[in-house]
Amino acid sequence: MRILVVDGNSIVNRAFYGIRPLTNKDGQFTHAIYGFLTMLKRLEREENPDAVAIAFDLKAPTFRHKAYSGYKANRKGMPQELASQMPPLKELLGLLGYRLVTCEGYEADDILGTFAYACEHNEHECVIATGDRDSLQLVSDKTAVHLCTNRDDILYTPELIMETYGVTPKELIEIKAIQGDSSDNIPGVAGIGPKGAGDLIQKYHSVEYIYDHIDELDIKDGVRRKLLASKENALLSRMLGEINCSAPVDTDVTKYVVEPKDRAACARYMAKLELFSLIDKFGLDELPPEEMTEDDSETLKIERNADGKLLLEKIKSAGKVYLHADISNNELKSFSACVDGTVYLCDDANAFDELLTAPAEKYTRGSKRLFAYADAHGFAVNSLCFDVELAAYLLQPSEKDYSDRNLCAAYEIALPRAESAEDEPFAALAAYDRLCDKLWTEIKANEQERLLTEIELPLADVLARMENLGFAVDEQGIRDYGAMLSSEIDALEQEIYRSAGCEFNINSPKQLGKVLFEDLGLPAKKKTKSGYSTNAEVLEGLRYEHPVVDMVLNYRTLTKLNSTYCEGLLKVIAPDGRIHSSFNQTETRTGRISSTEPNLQNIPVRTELGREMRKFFCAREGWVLVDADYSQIELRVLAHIAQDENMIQAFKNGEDIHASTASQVFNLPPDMITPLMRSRAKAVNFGIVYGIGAYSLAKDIGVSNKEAKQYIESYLAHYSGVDAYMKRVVEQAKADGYVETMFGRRRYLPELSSGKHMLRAFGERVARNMPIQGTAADIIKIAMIRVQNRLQSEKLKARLILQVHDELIVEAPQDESLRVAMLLQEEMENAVSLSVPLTADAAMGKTWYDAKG
DNA sequence: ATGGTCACG
DNA sequence: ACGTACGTGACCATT
Repeated sequence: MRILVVDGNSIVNRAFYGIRPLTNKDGQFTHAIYGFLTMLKRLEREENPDAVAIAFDLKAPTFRHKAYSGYKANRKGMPQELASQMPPLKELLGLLGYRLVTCEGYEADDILGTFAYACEHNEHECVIATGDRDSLQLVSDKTAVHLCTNRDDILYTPELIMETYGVTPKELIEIKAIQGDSSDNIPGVAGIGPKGAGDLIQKYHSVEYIYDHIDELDIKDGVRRKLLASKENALLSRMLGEINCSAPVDTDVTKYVVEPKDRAACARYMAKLELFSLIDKFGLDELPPEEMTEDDSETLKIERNADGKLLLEKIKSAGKVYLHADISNNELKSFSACVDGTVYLCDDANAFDELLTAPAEKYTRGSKRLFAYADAHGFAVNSLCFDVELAAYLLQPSEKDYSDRNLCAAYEIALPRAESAEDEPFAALAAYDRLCDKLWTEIKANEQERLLTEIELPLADVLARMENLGFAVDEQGIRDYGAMLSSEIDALEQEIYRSAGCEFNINSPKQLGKVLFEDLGLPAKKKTKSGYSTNAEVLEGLRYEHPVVDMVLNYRTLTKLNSTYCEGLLKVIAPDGRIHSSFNQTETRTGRISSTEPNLQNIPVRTELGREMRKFFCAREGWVLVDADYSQIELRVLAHIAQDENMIQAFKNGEDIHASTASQVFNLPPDMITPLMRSRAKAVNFGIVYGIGAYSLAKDIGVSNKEAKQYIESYLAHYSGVDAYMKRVVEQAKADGYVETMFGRRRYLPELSSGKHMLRAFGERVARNMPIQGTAADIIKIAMIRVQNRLQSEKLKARLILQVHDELIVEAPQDESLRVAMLLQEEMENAVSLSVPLTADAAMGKTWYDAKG
């Protein structure tokens, strides 16, 4: 038989430090659990064992502690964030049918050794999975060590050990005895490191032999002196470094065959931890539905082929309905409605339309699709009062999956038992009363009611209409532009091959890196995980080193424009000649919306060549585009939130904020500010909004670290309100576990309690940035709703077609254009009232290129 | 599926 | 000693 013996502590440590923190809604950290189980699954797949044993340390002091009091004194205790994951991990492993092995007085290492030793003598095969090289000494003909590293795993056999270290596995103990290991407090021989130790053992094979023959050995006097000086330590180290292979544990391999005990309980436990992807990974989602639910759960009451008219009456008299609609391409396939605890299935589109119009309160998910459907069919939805997806997003914006299944699991809503597999998809709707109630209770507790009902829900309608309408494009224009790019790209490609002296795939960072940094010998400055970095910043620095560099930069620019924008956009032009992007309302952690298929929020603008693209985004015949964008919305929000007197005054006076900042930072009168100073001050302003670090600021504007630091200090000294706010918001975030916007939009920051400095620092930057970016996002959402309402109430034909974070685009008939421009500016500026004026600048034109200021 | 790169605010 | 500003999405190469 083949047994996999897992070094539980080592693997869980790797998982903990290798994966960014995750928590469930209770604040329970789960990333180590997730990482451990994912690795375990992968190990099983790769090693295909017949049995699995998982070894853990016990907390109690070990035998070796007593033997040498300093041993492992360097090892800090587990951080709280990891320790708290151990009990649930062990519990879950137990539920999954794994046998855990611990042993009083012995460490996990010793247990691994004991299994390895037992397998030697029982003709079993043993694979040890660990992240720790200490165990390599256990490798033998019967025992392999599967070393889990951050990169690729390595399976060590005796041959590979010999190849890598030039010694036998057992001799690794001898090497370690000489070189020592500070993390294990194994002293070794002072002054001799891995290289020296390796050489000695390759030659003489053991510490004992070396000391027994120390005078006869052919070694340098210095080495001999060091060996003699540390003799005691070396002999002690030899003892400490050898893994004990006689722990009193049950090594009967047959008793470690994995037998899942209670699959439903496993799935429930994973759901409680909100580790839903594990349910799939462990194949627990194929459970028959009754296993997933409690035995005492109710039976799903369901009526198929319900009569539309009767159902409608029922809903009207109930005044309330839980609704799922299956809509694609703005056509109804069917809908299900839960009234008074019974789910009705119906495909009567007329009844559905009437239902959407009726005053009965509708609780649903995916409101945007409903609004889009109604818009496409020329009527308005009434009384759509709750959307579980939007509510769940407000409660947990970092979540990736707001499916009913996940939400019910996360909020501990038991689904009624479906009597047939066909009924199963409708069980969640029957539980919607409880789910909606739970979500609404939390929304209220968070004081997010208005955010949901006055912002997100009406916004879904606005977004739906924007999607339906789309953005007209000049298809032929894009084709011609693309053809022009293609021919330039072809020419450039040939030139690059000629200049580089070989043909290769320029799009492959790997191949490009080889050509630039190996074949041409250019100096490689930065590395990525998988090789040389070849990004624009690096290439910019090499422009004068070789003519090919500039060509590659050009090639990148042109191919980006051609593939992403020309080819990409041509693929998504609808038959109506317009591009219908999707606007996702539950994607970003800050409250912004995102745009996909295609992303219309990143159409080039910064370079002239790219900006040309915008000439192909146009208004229909006889109409124009009216474009308005907020001026410095994030800094204005910052001035308001921080209540910084200086900054508020600057905005009130209508000053050029970057110039004013320069004046403050450089302590000069405004008329002494040069463009360079202004641009540096601008970078500082950006940096402040992003959470700032001197290093990055220095890199961004090309000054020394020290100078950048001075800028920041000077900035915070002059804008003391901002300084105080930045300190306050991080404090508050640490106390609450989340930050929030002016309108109560939240983002949880489990990173703030991470033991890893990097992650904590990231959490702090996010704490400083999210309230600013998020409040700006809230504001423009409000503006969108107001614009939409105004356009409708004033019976204008003009319609919103796009939002780009601080910019709104309206398509308007020529004769409405002036009025619309005024209206747009007005609604954007008056969306909220801050301590500083909000200003928006409107412009118009036939194309997006012309309409943007 | 992941990482590198680059487009936007 | 390490890595380095916030938020996105698409494309390409590679695994």
